[in-house]
Amino acid sequence: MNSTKATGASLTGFGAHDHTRCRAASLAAAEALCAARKLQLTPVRKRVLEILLEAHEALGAYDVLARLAEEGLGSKPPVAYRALGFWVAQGLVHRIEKLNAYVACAHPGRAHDAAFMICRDCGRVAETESHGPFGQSAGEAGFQIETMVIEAEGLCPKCIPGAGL
Amino acid sequence: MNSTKATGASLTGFGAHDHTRCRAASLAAAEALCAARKLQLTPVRKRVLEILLEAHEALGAYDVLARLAEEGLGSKPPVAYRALGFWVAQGLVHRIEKLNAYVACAHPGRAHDAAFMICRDCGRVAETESHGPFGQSAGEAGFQIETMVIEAEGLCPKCIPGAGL
DNA sequence: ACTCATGCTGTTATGTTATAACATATCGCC
DNA sequence: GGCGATATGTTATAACATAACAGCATGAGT
Repeated sequence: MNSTKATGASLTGFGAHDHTRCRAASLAAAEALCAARKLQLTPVRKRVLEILLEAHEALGAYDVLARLAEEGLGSKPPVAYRALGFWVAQGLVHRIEKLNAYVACAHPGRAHDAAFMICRDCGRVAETESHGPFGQSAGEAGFQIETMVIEAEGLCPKCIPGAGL
Repeated sequence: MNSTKATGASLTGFGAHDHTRCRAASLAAAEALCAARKLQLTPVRKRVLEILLEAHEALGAYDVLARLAEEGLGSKPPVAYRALGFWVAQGLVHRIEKLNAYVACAHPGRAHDAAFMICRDCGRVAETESHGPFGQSAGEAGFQIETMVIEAEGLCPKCIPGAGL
């Protein structure tokens, strides 16, 4: 992936929505969460979350790092990976395995397993909450699930040929 | 990941089973499939599938490549990636996104989306067929799914503390 | 104030995974 | 033989990720 090309990812579905509001809500959730868990909301961490919220799409770690570097907040891979890992651990950022990329969570504040729809044409990513029956069959097999990855790749409404594009 | 360390992955569940039989069945399925689709079952392709069947676990592309190299069948990454890509395209090998690894399909011959349970302790991987309701909600959102990734990470029966290990 | 432990950041170096691009070989077909 | 199609061989590099250690800030305990 060329790091000058971002991987697009509208959240909460492929429709339009109010970025300003969801960004503020996520930041507020992050602050509340850090206070509650006695975690440090450091400049690098805060800025990484903001970058993902502003981009409003899935970004690779090196994309995030490039933006940090522009602002003098760190230029070496571990800086970005550490901050991303912090948010992933807190559940406010999700990693998209198929894209090796990261997105701010669209449902901050609620514990959930996320599921993603990834458009192979425009690259945008939509998050939904997951309610799969998978846990049931895994439970029958005696497997104790800790985390789930659910990602669908295909065509989003705008990119289906003949759609109202 | 150190390429001398293989990622374990028993298929068709975490129980024991007859490797010899499932290996022969998979190879037969591969031959039938290639004949039906007029695809070439070349030495490299055949050997790559055999390597995955013999390993009977998830292997990284460079693990597969190392085994090919031992046998003089190719030593450069594209050789392994091309053969793996071929089988993934045919549905006889699945890629485990969380592990950046590849496993021979446990249900060759049937079209299916696979789901995996990955043990974070012993590294073994079990495949089940997927019947999620995810397609439904995606369909409601107007998203046309082409491929699904469903991976659960956690503890397999043998690795759950207090299990009959 | 001193010292220590902890947690975060800065940096070097390297490890791991993956692909673009082009050269060469093989095979069936006309 | 010449051609197109398919596959492999090879070089080089891109893209993603982490180990390991140094330095610094903060806060607790004395």
